[in-house]
Amino acid sequence: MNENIKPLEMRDECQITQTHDEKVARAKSLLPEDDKLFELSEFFKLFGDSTRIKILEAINGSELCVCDISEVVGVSSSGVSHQLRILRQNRLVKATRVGKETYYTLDDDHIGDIIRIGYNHINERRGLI
Amino acid sequence: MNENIKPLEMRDECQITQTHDEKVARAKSLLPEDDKLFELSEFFKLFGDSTRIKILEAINGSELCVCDISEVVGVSSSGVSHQLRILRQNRLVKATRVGKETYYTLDDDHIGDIIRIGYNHINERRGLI
DNA sequence: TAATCATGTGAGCAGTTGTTCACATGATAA
DNA sequence: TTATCATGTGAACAACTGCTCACATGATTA
Repeated sequence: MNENIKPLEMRDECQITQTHDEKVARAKSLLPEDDKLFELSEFFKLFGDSTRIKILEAINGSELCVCDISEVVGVSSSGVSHQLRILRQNRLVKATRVGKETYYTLDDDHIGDIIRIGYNHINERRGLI
Repeated sequence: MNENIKPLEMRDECQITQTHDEKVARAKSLLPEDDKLFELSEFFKLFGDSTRIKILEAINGSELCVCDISEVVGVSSSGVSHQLRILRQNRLVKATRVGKETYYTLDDDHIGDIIRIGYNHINERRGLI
């Protein structure tokens, strides 16, 4: 796969004053910029809360208003509204206002795909254990 | 796509005492169990921290020891070790001890895939704005 | 043996996050 | 207009999280 990885026996020591310089330099050069990595972690963080995942699952396929979502996920309307604002600002959901109510759906199909990939992974992982 | 979604004009009101009962009931029945959703959010949470993402990117392809990773990501060896423990316990990375040092790599290819999908999404999203 | 070094770990702390409460806003109906 | 209702928002608080510090552990070398 990667010809730069030496066999374990050939490796030099990791002195504090003299780390594995070339490997570190190469890893550093391959690492994306900090703000890119930050943006990426912020994106995954959106899926890293069970209430938000519930909301996304709840509106995956069916279009629900805030108080419906509130009832489905078991969090106050206010709490749901706070989370929906976060999801809206990050374009994971989109809103349609109809009179007093606002209906929410997933913004695009990729969101459902990402959740599905996560499911596949934890299911495969369960199989391995 | 989904024939159960009525046109916006035909929707009934969302009274506090009388929510959109069938829609709510259907959404509830389609929702995975709570512990499943919790497990899924915990999985995504692992990618929801910029230090952990940096670590995963750093060892994606090259095998690095703790102090190397520490230098690449700019966090103390202790802090890196704490994060590596979390990643190890969740089988995102695997460790190989050689003498005093421990070399870390991604546990399997899916991990790199998931990060790549995240990248693709934020790049596409950027294109849309 | 003792000394050194890489890694692991518990404690403590600062910063963040998710929730509820109270109230504001905007829309419909009487 | 006023009343009611769904939603949105700021404040406050508790819980969580990631970091560093100090020290422990395990391995190598003198």
